[in-house]
Amino acid sequence: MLGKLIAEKMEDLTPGQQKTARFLLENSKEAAFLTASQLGEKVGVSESTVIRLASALGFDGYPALRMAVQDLLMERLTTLERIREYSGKEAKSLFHKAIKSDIDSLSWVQSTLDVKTIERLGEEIAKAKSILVVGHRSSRALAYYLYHYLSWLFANVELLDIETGIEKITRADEKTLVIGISFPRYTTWTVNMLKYAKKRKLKVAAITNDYSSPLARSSELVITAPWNPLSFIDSFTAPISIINCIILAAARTLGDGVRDKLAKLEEIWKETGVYQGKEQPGDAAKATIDFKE
Amino acid sequence: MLGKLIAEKMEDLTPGQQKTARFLLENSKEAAFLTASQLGEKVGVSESTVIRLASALGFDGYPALRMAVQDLLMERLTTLERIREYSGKEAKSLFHKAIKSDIDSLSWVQSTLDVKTIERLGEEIAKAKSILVVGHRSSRALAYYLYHYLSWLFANVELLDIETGIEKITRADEKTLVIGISFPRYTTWTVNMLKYAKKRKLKVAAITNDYSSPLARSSELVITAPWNPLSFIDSFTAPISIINCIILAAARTLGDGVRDKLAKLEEIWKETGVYQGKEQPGDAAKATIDFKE
DNA sequence: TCTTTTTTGCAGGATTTCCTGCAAAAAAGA
DNA sequence: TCTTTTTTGCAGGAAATCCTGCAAAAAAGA
Repeated sequence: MLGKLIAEKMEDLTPGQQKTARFLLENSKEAAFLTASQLGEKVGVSESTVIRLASALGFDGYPALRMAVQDLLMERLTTLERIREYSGKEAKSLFHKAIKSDIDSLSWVQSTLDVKTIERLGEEIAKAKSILVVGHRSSRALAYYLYHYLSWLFANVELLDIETGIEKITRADEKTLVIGISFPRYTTWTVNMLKYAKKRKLKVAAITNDYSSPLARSSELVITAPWNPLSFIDSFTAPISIINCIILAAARTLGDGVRDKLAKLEEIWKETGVYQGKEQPGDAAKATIDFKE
Repeated sequence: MLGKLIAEKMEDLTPGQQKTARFLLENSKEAAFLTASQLGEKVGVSESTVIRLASALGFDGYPALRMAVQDLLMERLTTLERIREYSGKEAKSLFHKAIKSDIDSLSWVQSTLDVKTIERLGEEIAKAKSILVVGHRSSRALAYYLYHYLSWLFANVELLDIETGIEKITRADEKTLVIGISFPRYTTWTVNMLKYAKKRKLKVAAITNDYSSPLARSSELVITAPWNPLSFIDSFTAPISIINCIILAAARTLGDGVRDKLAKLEEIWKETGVYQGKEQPGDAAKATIDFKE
């Protein structure tokens, strides 16, 4: 390990070298990428001093030293990532591990959420004349979820199915927004639907695991959700959480309209008896009170 | 952000450039330190292609591109470190609040999970001759999710729908397990289906928010999931996480049989081309290696 | 099948980065 | 204070890394 090596030889180093060595340890995140002269400038010594530090520490040259710093950094990164994955050491059962991994995914979402793109998607949803949601196999659960809540707020929301998907895209109005959802191993159908939608010049958005996903290629708006398969299951907690955000974003563009729409829906539900009796009055509409941040 | 930039320009890139770009995104940890020729060798293209990718992406040269990759890496590192520090500080935006609330729900699940009942349900699933999953409206997303993964492992899994639900329960075999999913405000249909199933002496299990739920009255096995409505949305992250556990529990009863079943499925997927090409071989089956705790 | 266009790798020149001899500056010792 | 030793930066050559014209190979189109 580099730290130990430096500590050992520290006293044999010249003042300038010591200063440089300390910088390496304290700012390895930055130093790992610098050239000898850049590092020298940062520390306030000459390029030569930096290079001499490398050989004083026993390295074959400055590039070798820098590589050691890079290893240090990589190790730190993988450790952190491993902690993230397996921090369920104290977790007792397989189940607890599974849940822990979901929590970690959400923490990751929490600190990397692309608020702007979600807000833009919200606006596009509100602007669109009609919305087609595309998702197949396991992702169909997500697609259905999105579809269901968007239907509360907007007319002309459809969940595409295999039988009629192509036709619906073919006939789609220009101001149609297509939202595709798929995660590795991406379903061919979803990929093709989005490709086709793009060809037809519809607005296309994708909810997927990465910008390198095949969905991203056909999509104007890409929203990523960490994809953490759990044994053979794609755990969809993080995507669900993100889809919640998308629905909220879309709802927010409606302003007070949301409350009215929900109130109207509720009335209908009451009349038709979809839900079990003794409804807390105004439940759905009331819940929106805290809705504007 | 580099990912977005690459996603945008992906289709204008040449095949070799695309391959390189994907490598950058997927292996940024490694790529950040490589020179153009090293990277080219890794990816299997020439140094020139790598350098041309840099200018195709709009960078001033390969060093500039590499610096962007380095930034990406640094950001990831600080994010990971931030997550570690993160202990529930006040969330900034509405979205962050929403996610925070999901995290809290999962933490709650983590500490109150009824492992025994989930394991019992897993056994019942494995024992059952056929399985009917019941869920309507928003809960239908959950029902579909459960149905989908159970279908991978068991024959005779069905997702009930309004049109044919009653008939299917009427004709159901004695050893049928009915799993109902509903949350406040409970859908009348689901409640009725379970009531009817109980009358017909089928085994009934419920996934719902509380033991006092109307579903619980008809069910032998009750699994609760915290239900945290978010504005007007029922956030289903916690239920999804619990359903994952149920699927795992059911899969575990199969022992090594799981791997065989998944391998067989995968073969079929390959033949029929459901998923996009270049499948990592044995992906689904391989994932089960770490599956027994 | 043949032509045109695109993509790719190679060669070698341009640029950056690294290394080392040397002398000046600084520090230590007498 | 003067000498000796150590440290430092500079200069310029060595090595690496990067960039670009060109021709071959591959792909697309006719």
